[in-house]
Amino acid sequence: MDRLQAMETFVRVIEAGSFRQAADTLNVLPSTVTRNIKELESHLGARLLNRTTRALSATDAGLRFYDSCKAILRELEEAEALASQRAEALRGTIKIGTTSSLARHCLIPALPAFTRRYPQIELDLRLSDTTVDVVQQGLDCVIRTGALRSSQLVARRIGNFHWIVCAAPDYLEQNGIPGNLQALKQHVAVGYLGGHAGRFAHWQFQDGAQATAIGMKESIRVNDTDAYVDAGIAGLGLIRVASYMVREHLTSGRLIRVLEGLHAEPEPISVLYSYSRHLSPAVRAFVDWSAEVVAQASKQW
Amino acid sequence: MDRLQAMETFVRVIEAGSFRQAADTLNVLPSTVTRNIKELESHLGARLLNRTTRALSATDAGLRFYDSCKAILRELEEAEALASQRAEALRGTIKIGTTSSLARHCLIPALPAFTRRYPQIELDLRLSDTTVDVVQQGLDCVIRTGALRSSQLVARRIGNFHWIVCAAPDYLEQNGIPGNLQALKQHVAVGYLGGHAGRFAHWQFQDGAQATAIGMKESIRVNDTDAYVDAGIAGLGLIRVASYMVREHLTSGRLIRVLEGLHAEPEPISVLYSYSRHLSPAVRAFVDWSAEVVAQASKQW
DNA sequence: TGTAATTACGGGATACGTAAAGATG
DNA sequence: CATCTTTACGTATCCCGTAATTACA
Repeated sequence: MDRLQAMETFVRVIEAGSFRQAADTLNVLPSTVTRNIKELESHLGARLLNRTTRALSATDAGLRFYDSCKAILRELEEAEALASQRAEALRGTIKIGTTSSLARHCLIPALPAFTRRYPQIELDLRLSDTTVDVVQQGLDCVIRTGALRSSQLVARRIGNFHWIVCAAPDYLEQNGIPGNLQALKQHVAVGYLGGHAGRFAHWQFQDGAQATAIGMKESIRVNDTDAYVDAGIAGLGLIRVASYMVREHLTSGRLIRVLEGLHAEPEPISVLYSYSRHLSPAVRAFVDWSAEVVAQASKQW
Repeated sequence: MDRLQAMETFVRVIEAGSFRQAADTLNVLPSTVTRNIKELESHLGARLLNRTTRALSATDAGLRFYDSCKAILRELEEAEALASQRAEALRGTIKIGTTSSLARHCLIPALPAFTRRYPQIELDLRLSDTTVDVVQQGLDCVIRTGALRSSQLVARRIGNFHWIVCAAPDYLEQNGIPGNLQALKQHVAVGYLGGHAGRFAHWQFQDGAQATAIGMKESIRVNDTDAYVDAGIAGLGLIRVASYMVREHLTSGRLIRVLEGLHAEPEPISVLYSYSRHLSPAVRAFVDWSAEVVAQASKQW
């Protein structure tokens, strides 16, 4: 017996309200419908439909099973769509948590490709720099930078970035170019306060096992990462930022990287999602896609 | 073609690591496995397994589809279990939010019957009187008393209770039995502070369209519903409580109901669960069961 | 060369359609 | 009695198992 087909006909019967109409929409004969439902009922050992020749109603078990069938058939369709790359069959809304800088510099520029490929999937970006969001808030997945401490979540590393120090040409002209870590003490930095990383009063550098922390003098402090970069461009001091945030400014010459010799450890960019809950095909598609995008972008940094 | 069977064999192949072993555990011949996988692949239009006679590995699409298959097959099994009343096949953990008074006086006494019927389902009771919990906190369902304002949730009324006024025999002996609402002003009440219902400084009575609010003098105030009842039993004043909280005290005579003539509007007891997310069979089973229990208990009030 | 996967083929179970009977308002 | 569901039955299809073939280490 083909249980899937039986489930499909059962769903159609519930929705059509009669065996005949269900048979019509399925292009089979009523006798087939009868047999399918009967097989299903005997397989389950429970009556699903109370039926006379005139009236049809679902039993309690039938209603329950109808809900399940709908869900399962839909999931099956999406699973097949995902496996067979029939992108247009994937649908639903995905809630994504990430930082605004990552979203603005990395995700959003690539999103048109995603929406083109998956036109039925709606994205709901929840940006927040302040706290490390837990997935529990109804988010389907979270994209985060830096080390992770979370449990209960699956973390998949999808890319890397570096911390780099840079400044505006004007600033470097007036204050000189720092050649090593010690030289930093003669310089002034833009201060960053708040956000998920706390304040950056001390710049930490890691080179292999060698860790150094340098307390920087701060010209001004801001609590917004974009304003932080702007302050650097304005020549207010050195800034230490994630590589993906200033790529275009480095190429355009508005910012110049210093201390390039220091080979910093790459920091991870990860996507996190709930471990226990099964990933819906749409979310899976997004996770895979974002991994592709970020990994691709990582190479340019 | 029986896609379900194909999915099952596919899952077994992935888990067994070879066609032969999968065929053995499924009690079919390798040729059947080959045919099933081939049909699945041609149906999906995508290769699921990279295979030579010696090595077997899943493709990207195969891995994705494997995850989906596992989930779907499991859901199907649970759906069939739920529909066919094969209670023992339902499993999982259900997080339930409710008030401690409802849990203690209504749910918990009946829970042994639930765990006996569904031995594989684990319950995780999250009691809180303080705030109206939103389901978003990882709860599967919430059982609440009183009027509801929520959207985004399905609310199913599963029972009723009444607000009743009562007091200890000692108290009534000393202070008399109030015969009508006005007489309440000569009495003193136990005060309740905090909890999701705010404070009860004013007792509200509703009789048809006629609403009356009476400001009660308070002997003491407590912020715990059980202590509130205890205070009433101790003779500290009148108490106004949900009917289900004092049933045993009324029958044992520790408390005596007054103003019985006032026919109060029944207040709803409801179970809420997320609308969008599909109810898992285990949660569905609990919701149905709790509705039964509460409806049953409601009759005695 | 031996083991595992694939293909070819024949018999048998299974499911469908036809058609007639049964039920119900 | 008209319409919808159910049952009976013959046939066609599909699927499984046997056995031969191919691929691979």
